[in-house]
Amino acid sequence: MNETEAPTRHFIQQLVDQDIASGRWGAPGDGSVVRTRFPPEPNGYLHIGHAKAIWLSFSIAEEFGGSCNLRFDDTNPAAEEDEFVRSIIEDIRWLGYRWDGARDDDPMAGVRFASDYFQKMYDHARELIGKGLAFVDDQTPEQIRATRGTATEPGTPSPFRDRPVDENLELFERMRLGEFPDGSKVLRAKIDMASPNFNLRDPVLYRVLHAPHHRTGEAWKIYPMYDWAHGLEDSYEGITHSLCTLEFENHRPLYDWLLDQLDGVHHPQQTEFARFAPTYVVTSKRKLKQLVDENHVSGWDDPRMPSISGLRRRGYTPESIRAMCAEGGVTKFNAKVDYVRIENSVRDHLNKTAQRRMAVLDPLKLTITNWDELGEPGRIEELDAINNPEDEAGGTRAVPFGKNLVIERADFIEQAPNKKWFRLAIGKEVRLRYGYWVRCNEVVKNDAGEIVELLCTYDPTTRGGESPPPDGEGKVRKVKGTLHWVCADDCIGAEVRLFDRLYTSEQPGKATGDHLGDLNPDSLSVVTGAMLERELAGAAPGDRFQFERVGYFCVDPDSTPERLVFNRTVTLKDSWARAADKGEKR
RNA sequence: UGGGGAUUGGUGUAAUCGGUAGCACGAGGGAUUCUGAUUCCCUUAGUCUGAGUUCGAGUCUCAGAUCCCCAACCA
Repeated sequence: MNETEAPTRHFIQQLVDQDIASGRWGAPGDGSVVRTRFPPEPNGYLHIGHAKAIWLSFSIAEEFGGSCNLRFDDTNPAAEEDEFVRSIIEDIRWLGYRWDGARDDDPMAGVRFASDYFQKMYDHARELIGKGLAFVDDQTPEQIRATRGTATEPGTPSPFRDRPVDENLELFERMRLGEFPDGSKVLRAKIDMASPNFNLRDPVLYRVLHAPHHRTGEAWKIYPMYDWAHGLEDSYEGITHSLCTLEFENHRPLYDWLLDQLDGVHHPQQTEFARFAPTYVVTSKRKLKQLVDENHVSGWDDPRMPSISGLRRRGYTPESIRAMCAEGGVTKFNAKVDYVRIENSVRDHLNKTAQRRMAVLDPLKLTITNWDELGEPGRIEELDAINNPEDEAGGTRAVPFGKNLVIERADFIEQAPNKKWFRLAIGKEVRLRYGYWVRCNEVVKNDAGEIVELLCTYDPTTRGGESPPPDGEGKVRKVKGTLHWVCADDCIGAEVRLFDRLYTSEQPGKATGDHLGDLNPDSLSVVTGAMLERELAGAAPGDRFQFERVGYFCVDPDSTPERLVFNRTVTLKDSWARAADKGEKR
């Protein structure tokens, strides 16, 4: 393999390539026949683990010029709700995907539901019964479980296995009409009680369930099981490539068997791929729900949640999530994804797109003592700042500069520990970004001995942050450090929410069995006294910025025009902090 | 201890006919820089194990190890 060759294609692309070339689904070479689907169950919110499945099915369809359906697999009314339907639709659209039939004026346009096919599925079940391949079983759930056998022993056939076809048909109809209580009867396929694959040991196809359904209401008293429903849904929709995660591998023989028994039905190809497991995150619906229900987070869209809505609120971009999915590759290996990778993907995108602003999260007063001597006393100057050095079209803005400023408390130390300290200290000079160079001469402390104010002088020849003119010997003075700052007399206040990872361990609960035990008690800290440059005043929820030298931030929906609230999406990389950490250990 | 899947640097992924183990992220170092950011350069480290076939094995054969999934009327 050398560099001039095309990038390699993952195994699913290769499989579709072959199908298109051979004309398996249509005329050879016609990629438009490719039809995929994303089939969520509406029983929870989408999370980052789903993003890969969404990305895969939509991108395969897009690449070949085919289409991808959004279909809700709503076959279990006990768990499913419309709220989840709405949120899933919103999340997929936000990620930037449009399913077959989608329209921008109606979020429900083109959306499909398994429940739309209940009648067809019922009719096909009758066909199966008619062929002697399914029967009504009167056994209790316990009896069915007890007779399924073990890994090494075959199961024993149900005493009702050889019920006559007519009787099966009649009982199935009566099940449908609600004549039997929950759990009293099921429809089972008649396959092989000795199969080493449990899924083939006369699997249950329908159960009696007297529960109202979010779409069909009271119409049905029986509901199809996943294995019966899913293949039919794929078949009815003309799906060619049914992509799912690895845990369904054992189900493929049943998927194929069921479709093979029916006359004249389309038979899609199921192919399994590995999901990915980000570190420091849980992606089980049960655990995520627990976090919400037990108030460990503020809700499904808490910015610390790995839900799509949480990531959105945190400030992640759809582009960065898609890029991360693509970079991970598609394999059958259950891989973990280092959380720094997720952070890097959003840094990458935001670095190119986010406008820069200055914000001081932990303000320390900095007073310029020679300000009034060297010009109009109390004046505020307007200085130009570049909005985005990565994007010339971003333009510039004016930032006010005056006698009374604030800088980040962490950017000052009385005595510089060594020559690697680029920031401010007594006797040292730094550049205030886009402002002036200042030298600290003195600190003011309160009774408790805490530093409350820095007394500095500025060099008027460094306006805009430029280097001063050379001295008499032609030498130019230099500074190592550039600090962000805000003009205390012309700024706005804000609340800033800083997030750290929700868990302290890579695989929460792995060691203890309880993910809650690994919760990070410091995953949220709220800064109420941040001071921001006034340009941020009009920021609206969802707006993203880089606060220079601090990180990327996104306006939270809790924000009001009077009181801005920012979420920290991710910090900037900080090699100084890392070096300092190492220094401490020495 | 039945069946199904998997295993390549720290992490992820490529090598498609048996022919130089490549790329990305991370980590370490350096250059540039009005963000200790970005960008750029260099370095680092790998074929699960053991046999076998072969001039030659990540790739083929055999044996073994480890990990994941499966005995819901969930999906």
